[in-house]
Amino acid sequence: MVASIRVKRPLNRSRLHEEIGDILLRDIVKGRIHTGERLPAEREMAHDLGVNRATVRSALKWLESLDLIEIRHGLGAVIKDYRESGSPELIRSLITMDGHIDEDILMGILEVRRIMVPQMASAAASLRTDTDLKDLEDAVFHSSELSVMERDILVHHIIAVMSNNLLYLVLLNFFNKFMRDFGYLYFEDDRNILRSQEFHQAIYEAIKKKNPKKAKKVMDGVLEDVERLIRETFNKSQGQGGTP
Amino acid sequence: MVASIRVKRPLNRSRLHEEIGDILLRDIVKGRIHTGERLPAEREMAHDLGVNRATVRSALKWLESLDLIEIRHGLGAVIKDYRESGSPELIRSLITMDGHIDEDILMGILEVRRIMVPQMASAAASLRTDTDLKDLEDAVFHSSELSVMERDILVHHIIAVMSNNLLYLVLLNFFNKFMRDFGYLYFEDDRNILRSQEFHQAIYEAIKKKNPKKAKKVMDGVLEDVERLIRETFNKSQGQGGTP
DNA sequence: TAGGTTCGGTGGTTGGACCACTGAACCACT
DNA sequence: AGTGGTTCAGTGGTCCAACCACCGAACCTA
Repeated sequence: MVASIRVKRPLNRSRLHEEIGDILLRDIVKGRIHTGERLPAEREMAHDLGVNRATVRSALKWLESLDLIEIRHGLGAVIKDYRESGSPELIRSLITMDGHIDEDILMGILEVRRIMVPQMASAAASLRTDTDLKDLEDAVFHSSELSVMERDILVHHIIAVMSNNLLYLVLLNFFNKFMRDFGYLYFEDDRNILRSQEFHQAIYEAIKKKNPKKAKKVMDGVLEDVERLIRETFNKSQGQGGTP
Repeated sequence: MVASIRVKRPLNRSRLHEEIGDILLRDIVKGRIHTGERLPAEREMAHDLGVNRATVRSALKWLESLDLIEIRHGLGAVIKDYRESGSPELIRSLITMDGHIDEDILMGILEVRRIMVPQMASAAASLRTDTDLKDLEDAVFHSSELSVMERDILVHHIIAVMSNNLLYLVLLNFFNKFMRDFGYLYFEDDRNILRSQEFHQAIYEAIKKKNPKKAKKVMDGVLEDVERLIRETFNKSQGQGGTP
């Protein structure tokens, strides 16, 4: 029995500033407020929304961190075009904005991951030290206390460290957030848990042998697998309960 | 007339919460505060630093947006390991943290860009519409009011839109921030301005012909060029005034 | 006309207060 | 001893009211 693709809603009650931030984010992304326009003054918004100015400021700060608005002392907050300046983190808000997982965005993420992570593994195989390798060995063979997903995240993390490239590391952190949000789509199938363990051992061998081409190939193979299986999951759920 | 009791500190150009945020960021990244430790309470920090609690909160919110700390109601703010959770945006703070451009980080960025952007161009060449192409044509041939660097950013932006992948778009935005910060390293040489214009026309032709392989090759070529030239720039400056 | 000044509106900061949440210590009951 | 509920001190979240710092435009003044 396959349930429809659902969004796991954390039961945390939203903070007030988060609710307001979400409202404003929607208004901006949906185009209800246009690029270049100015937001009302903080005092005005606070009054209209019936909340304190500090709460509004908190929400605005969040939007600013997503590069959706620019706050300037003495001037106000102006809307920026999220397509031209939106930050990677913005995608995390967009992917479930309409109450379900946006398939286009998720597949787009997997597409970029498919390009980037094998290259990272290749660099890791070239640059890894013996200390790095020991860490990877522990993660692959002696981390039974971890769930398979957490072990997978750890393995990737160690590979990112091996690559000696800080950008790979933070981009992987970015991907891992999605993994924790939507990884159940993959790991709820026991066969994939087995696949994952086989992959860990294969990538370990390739990196141990300092074989970049092999490491890249192994990584690419598993990501191709994931991409295909996630796509199938979507197709299945569409066939069952999709809307016309 | 009685002056206010408050003792004013010397005023700095940057915002107070930004200064405090920078201090805390340094303490975290440099390991002066260890992962897992708790930050002092907001009230305590505000008292110790001689600022208002709202100012401290603003700084903490920023650190939270970089995923350096986790703020929890009733508990406090705990330090996270930035290597395990730090966001891409964090790199922008790290790259110039020690008063100069960190060459390793910059080269790491160029390395990832070299992988990702040609693939983006390939997808763009496959998926572009005629409307997209018109936009690109305008950017390449009829945007004399823009600086070469801004035109280059615009060209890349249009290609990202063509790729129909939101993640490419926001990652490109991320790269563009560095371009605006450090692009002068490339564009201050007039020969590179010429190179850039030739590149724009070449990528336009490849995309017009819907030739993914060609688009990828053209993009890879120019990025290889940039990587090499930036590396030379660093080597030169090292040979001239570097420390032994 | 050019340059300085004033002024209203905006975000930034302040101080103080209360509400909501957390974990631990405590207590009563089994 | 173990279980479950209560209290309590400490923390972040929100509120209020006021003032400071900054910006652009409108207004002088030479």
